[in-house]
Amino acid sequence: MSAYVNVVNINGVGTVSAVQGENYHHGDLRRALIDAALAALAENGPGTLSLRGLARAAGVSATAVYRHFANKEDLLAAIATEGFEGLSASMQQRLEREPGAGRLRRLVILGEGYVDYAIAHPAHYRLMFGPRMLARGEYPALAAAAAHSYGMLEQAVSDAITAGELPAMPEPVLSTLFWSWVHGLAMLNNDGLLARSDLPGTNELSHDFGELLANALNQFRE
Amino acid sequence: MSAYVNVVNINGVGTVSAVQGENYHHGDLRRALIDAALAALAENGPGTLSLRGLARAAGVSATAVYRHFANKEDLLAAIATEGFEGLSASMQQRLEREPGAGRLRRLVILGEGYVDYAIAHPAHYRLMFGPRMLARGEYPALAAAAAHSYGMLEQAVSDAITAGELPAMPEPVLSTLFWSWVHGLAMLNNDGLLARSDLPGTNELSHDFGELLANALNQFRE
DNA sequence: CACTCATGTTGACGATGTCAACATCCCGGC
DNA sequence: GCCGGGATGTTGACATCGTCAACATGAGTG
Repeated sequence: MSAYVNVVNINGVGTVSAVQGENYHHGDLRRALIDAALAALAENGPGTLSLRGLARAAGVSATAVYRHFANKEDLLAAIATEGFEGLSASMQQRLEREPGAGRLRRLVILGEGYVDYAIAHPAHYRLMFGPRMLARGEYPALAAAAAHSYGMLEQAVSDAITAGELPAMPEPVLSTLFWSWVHGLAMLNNDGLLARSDLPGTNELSHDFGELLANALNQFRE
Repeated sequence: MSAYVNVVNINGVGTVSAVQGENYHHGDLRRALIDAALAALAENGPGTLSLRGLARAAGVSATAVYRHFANKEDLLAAIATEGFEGLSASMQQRLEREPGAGRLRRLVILGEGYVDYAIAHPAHYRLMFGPRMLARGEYPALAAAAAHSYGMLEQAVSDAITAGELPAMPEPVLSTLFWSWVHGLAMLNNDGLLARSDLPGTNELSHDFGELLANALNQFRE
């Protein structure tokens, strides 16, 4: 439903003045609402995020929201979608910082990029794996974004298996193992459960775990 | 919509009669509210669980809840506490089914018991790791119950390290690695992300992963 | 220039978490 | 045995929330 064209708006506000209708009534409410939501998520956890509050932040009446989103869950889905895009970007970015990496090493790097994103945007990440946010086919864009993130992992695992750097097990199984680990680490961190004096920072844990796991599996392979 | 059969209230009401003053007006409202909440969690996810709804289910007025819980979060904390107790019990039970298990094997069994519980009580489990349910020192009973569950893991890891069946790494690090994996697997399953035709059931995954991980780490050890 | 459709507003409804004031009734001390 | 106090439960109210229906406005097209 609806086009969902407007993706961006980096506009320098005044600078682009007369260009493409920038002022209907509000400008770009949809974007403003999502931004307000992201800001709110960054400060407080989710749960403390109300449609009316977002409308207020955008300087607009409560029901204006419904011109852009069917309901609250719809808004949340849009935000979660952006979250997965950010997650993919974080992994990609990390990969590009180390171009010559081997198959297995690339997998580890992906894991680090994954955890990086999750701990940099805790509330956002939590929302992405919220109530039943995914799995629900209700939001194709969400599903696609999530599938893309996961696909990066799968690809890396698959490559590593082919290269003989992982045990010859079914790719989905190894991917799930890997995902579980990285997801669990991110969640525990964001729940504050890893803030212990006898533990290194989560970034470092992510690195160490990756190495350990990869090496262990690699060794175990034959 | 409003069936809410009001599940239980085990006590034979009359039978325990004179025992510790347990009957003022309702009998044991606190217990009844928690039971109602558990029933509601089992059916619908959390989020759809209102104090007023619980009061209704218990056949009591909305504000009666506040005679037993300071607020909603307080109730949720009590429920989460019971969750951790159930989690510990599930792990313990599983251990006792295989008394002669070696150190490393015991760790794997713990993991299976953990995942068992999590997938048997999805909404409850999610609540246990909710907003900031733990980590908050606000609820000592919760913290204690959670610490006990985690302590079981730590003990098993520690034993396995001592027995030379795990790499000689700091126990907290290995425990966290293990916990991350098992927690992540549980979460992904409960989010419906593991319901794929190319994956075995989560129970089986849990078993396979445990074996794989344990063996890989064991092999890697020297 | 008029029409139309997207956008935004007002007002309302039912539900929720929570508070303050009031009612009830079990229990231990006289 | 009575009685007063404190634990328990109730009524009524408030602010907030998600959402709906009816209405207003204004941008861009014919």
